[in-house]
Amino acid sequence: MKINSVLKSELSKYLKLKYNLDYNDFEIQQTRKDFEGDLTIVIFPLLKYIKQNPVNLGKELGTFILNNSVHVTGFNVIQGFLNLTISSFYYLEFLNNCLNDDYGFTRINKNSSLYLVEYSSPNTNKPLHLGHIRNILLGYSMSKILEASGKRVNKTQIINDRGIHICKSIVAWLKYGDNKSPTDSNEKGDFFVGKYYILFDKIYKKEVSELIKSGLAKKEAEQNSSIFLEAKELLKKWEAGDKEVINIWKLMNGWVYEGFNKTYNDLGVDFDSLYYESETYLIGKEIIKHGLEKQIFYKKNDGSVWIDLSDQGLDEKLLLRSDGTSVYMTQDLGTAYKRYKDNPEMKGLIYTVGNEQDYHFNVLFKILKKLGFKWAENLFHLSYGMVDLPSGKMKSREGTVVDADELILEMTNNASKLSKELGKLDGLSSNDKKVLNETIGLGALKYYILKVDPKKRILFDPNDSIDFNGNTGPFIQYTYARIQSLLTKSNYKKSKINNQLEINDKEKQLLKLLTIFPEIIKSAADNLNPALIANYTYELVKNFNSYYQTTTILKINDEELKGFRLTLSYKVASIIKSSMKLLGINVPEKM
RNA sequence: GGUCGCGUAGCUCAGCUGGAUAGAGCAUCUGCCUUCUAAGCAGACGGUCAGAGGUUCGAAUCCUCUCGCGAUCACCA
Repeated sequence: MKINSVLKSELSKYLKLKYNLDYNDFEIQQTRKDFEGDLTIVIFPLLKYIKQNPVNLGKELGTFILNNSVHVTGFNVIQGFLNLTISSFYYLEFLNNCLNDDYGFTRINKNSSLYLVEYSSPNTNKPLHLGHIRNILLGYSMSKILEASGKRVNKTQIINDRGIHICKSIVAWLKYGDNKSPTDSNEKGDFFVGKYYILFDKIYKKEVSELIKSGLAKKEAEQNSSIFLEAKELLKKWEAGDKEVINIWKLMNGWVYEGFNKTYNDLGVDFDSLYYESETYLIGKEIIKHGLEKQIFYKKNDGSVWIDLSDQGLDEKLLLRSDGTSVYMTQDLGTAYKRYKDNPEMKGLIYTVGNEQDYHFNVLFKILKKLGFKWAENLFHLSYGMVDLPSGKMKSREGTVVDADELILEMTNNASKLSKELGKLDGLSSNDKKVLNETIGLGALKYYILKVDPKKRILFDPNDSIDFNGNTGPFIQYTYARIQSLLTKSNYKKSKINNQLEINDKEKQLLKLLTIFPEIIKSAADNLNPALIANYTYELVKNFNSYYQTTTILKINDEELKGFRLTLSYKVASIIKSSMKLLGINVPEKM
């Protein structure tokens, strides 16, 4: 039984008896370090119901709880704060009970509610970049956190595989590609295709400026560039199902997917289901038809289809162009519907998409609700801030992006350089070194991104190589590795702890941190926020280091105390490992 | 202009549904390697929580306004 609920029910019984008051909404918090005690009950809110001096009331409740709860061994009252000292017994018991659990992880079964988590969702015309990394890490981490809080998860993405952008790459490749494949030029597929996208843009810009020189207005010039017309023609052919075009489209997308898979693999993430826009945009059109019939949507004279959301404080929104082709919203309606059809029991669908699309998702959810879909109540937008560079916003066409692959490599190199300088990996095989440097470099990157509140924007300076000290991934990994080494060297065996054991303040602080881990997971799941786990883990690790430094664990003669300390270390290690797993970060046994 | 988000130490960030004297890391400075891994530990320095009102016993946190930054309001995705 959790101490908080025990205290609450005891106190509430007392208030009923003494004051005939029904009250169970006690505020219980961790006592600040500078006061004596472990848990604090705030008395002030009670004063509304019981007219009394807060100090006296605190003393009264403190006396009662001291006499009636075996867990409470002392109390003091400062202003309106009742500080309770909790017996070591309670914490030791807790430690014993959770020794054999896979800590904090709820068991998932077929009946657990199903959540879909969408992330990554790239366009297929260029490699993944730093912005995708934040997206991917957030989405992947959220799916792990949801699983840990007892939900079944289906990791999914919508791949934007059709449209003018991919046609641009195709045109440039057809004209200048010499029929070469990525293998021929020894390039990664997504970079290979991205190269032609950039090439297209270069030629397009040149043509436009020439047309402007020849007297055309800017807009006109943009519409009449010959390479642009070729791309448009290609798109038409694609939509008409032209076999030759479809084949090239499949070929080039295939190259891109190969490249993406390598990046996903490097990042250690995966997916359970894939959706392609080329397959869902037609469903979207069906939904539009359906909405028109039900008069939820309306058609303008030019044939375009709209929805009026002004009753919701929003504007009219276009759903289908006048030429009958689909827009972004059309596709998203179709994709959402298909996902529901494939997973009718889903209790939640979480879209990991940047905050530039807040409005879009607001509209999307409202439309689906207007269409009367009950499941539309279960849609959430995990919105996150942009990753900006000191030079400003990343733009792939202008080459001002940080490529995901490049960044991963650079982080690994940083780790390698540093470990060499420190002589950390001396004596390991070169393969072990490689694996470790990847684990550490990637750990630094992942943690750096995930510890920041998702809704805040990140300013990423590539020149400032990411830190390995302080509140960082490597620091946490390092601590974990130290504990592992400690446990190995001391022949750790799970021991039953004697409840008479006296523990010190630092040990108690660690035990307290262990007890709140499940709450942290739940809170992170509810708030769609992995940063809660990251910062909690850092706090735990920092406390452990401080404890560890001042405790000569192996020199303790008292076998019981030694056993307890090893057990404590073991539990801290297991929570670090669990937390890092939730963040998608590996922890090495040695470092 | 309307809407949404953000603004906390020189820098990067915590601070959950309001609670006590606002916390970490980096940077700067001072100690600590014969113990188990110093990628560490202990300590010093550093704050008008953007600003002004309001609600409250109590506000970095909630409300209103102002300022600054960003996003968005397209027959782009």
